[in-house]
Amino acid sequence: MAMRTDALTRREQILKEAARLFAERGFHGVGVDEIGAAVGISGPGLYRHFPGKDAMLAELLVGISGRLLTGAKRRLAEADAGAGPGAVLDSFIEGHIDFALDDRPLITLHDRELDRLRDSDRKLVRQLQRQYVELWVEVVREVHPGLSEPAARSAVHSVFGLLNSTPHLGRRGVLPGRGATAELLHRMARGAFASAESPAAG
Amino acid sequence: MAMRTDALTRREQILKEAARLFAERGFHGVGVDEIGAAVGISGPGLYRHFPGKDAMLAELLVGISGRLLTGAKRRLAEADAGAGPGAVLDSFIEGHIDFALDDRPLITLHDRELDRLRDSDRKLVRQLQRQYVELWVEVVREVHPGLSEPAARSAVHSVFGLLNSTPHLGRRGVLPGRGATAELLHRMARGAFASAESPAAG
DNA sequence: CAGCGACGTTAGCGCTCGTTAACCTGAGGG
DNA sequence: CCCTCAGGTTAACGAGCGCTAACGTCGCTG
Repeated sequence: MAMRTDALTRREQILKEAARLFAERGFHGVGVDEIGAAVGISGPGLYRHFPGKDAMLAELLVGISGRLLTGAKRRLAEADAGAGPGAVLDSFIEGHIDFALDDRPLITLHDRELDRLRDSDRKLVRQLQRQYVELWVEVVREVHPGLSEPAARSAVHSVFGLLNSTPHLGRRGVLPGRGATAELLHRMARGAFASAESPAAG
Repeated sequence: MAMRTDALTRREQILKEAARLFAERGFHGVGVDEIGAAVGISGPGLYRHFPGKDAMLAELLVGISGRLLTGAKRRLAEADAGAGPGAVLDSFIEGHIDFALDDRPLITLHDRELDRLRDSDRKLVRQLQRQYVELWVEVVREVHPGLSEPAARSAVHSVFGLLNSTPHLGRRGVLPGRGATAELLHRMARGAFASAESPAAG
């Protein structure tokens, strides 16, 4: 029960490395021996911490979806008092960008390996994702009342695609600094929503 | 050498089904027996048409990248005569959307299974992709001179993420018709580029 | 110090997978 | 009429996989 804040537990180490490896080579492309080697133990030692390889992926994906949803709920509650819907949307975008930039492997897994889960886990993840999307759709429609509900939903998914594109950027450190990238993505997301509403602008 | 235009050759059947299966369950998640079953033959019969499972993926990915690049070159040449850069960019966007909407499995594979290729094939695909991106970057910078070269490159990748989000939309036929979806995506892409250039607008 | 539980290890099982080998069949051509 | 060859078939092999079994080794605690 002591010591935290500096070192990761074994479980956390394993999850982190598993996320990286799954993102790099796909769930089926990584063996348990590799995951073990990545944390300094070898192979079956993982089974002291997880009931199986599937469980690692499940915990990762549920954790991702949960954190996204929880963060959005918090941001909504925080800004609900005084700020307008535009500020809430900005906060949502900022949170999603932070996640995409700081946890690239997880973002990659998020929409790539969902189908490898057991039915129950997959349903849970889908449900969390749906709630997350729903929060976005509501806020987007407040900011852009001209958008129909299906159009807003499509727009939200598309903006997720835009924001989640960060893994494709930094093969080598080509991107011009984290802050600038975040700002660029934020502007593009707002512009995409605005142009979704009306064919005008330019 | 006779009959075409109505039926696909065996090879084409195999590639089509393999693309679908790879997109659904990942390269490592699909067995050769399944691919064979999908075209009515079983398992090792595939080896009369391809030297191995890897070769199918390679041909798919090289084909995708090549078609995207060829299409962009053609559109650039066609519009080069009279039209301005804005029209070329619209043409690029339209072509990419057509591809994303009509060949969803291929778009999914395009940025998901690249790492499963042999080094030589992967280099070829990367080279084709790079040329495609380069065409976009040039045109985008003509339309939006305020964008630096790295910013334009990031913006292009992000817009690809936006346009390639279509596989996430139509789990069930939720999207409101192909034409409307294409228009929505087109507007959002243009708006994203515009907002990438300047923090203004709204 | 005995006992125990947390956390590793190695050996190996059973299964799946990609691939090869050997064989079969039907259509086309000299 | 036979030969060839494209395009299949089934059987089987070898490798790699996830996972289990059996065992070892610490550090803590009564």
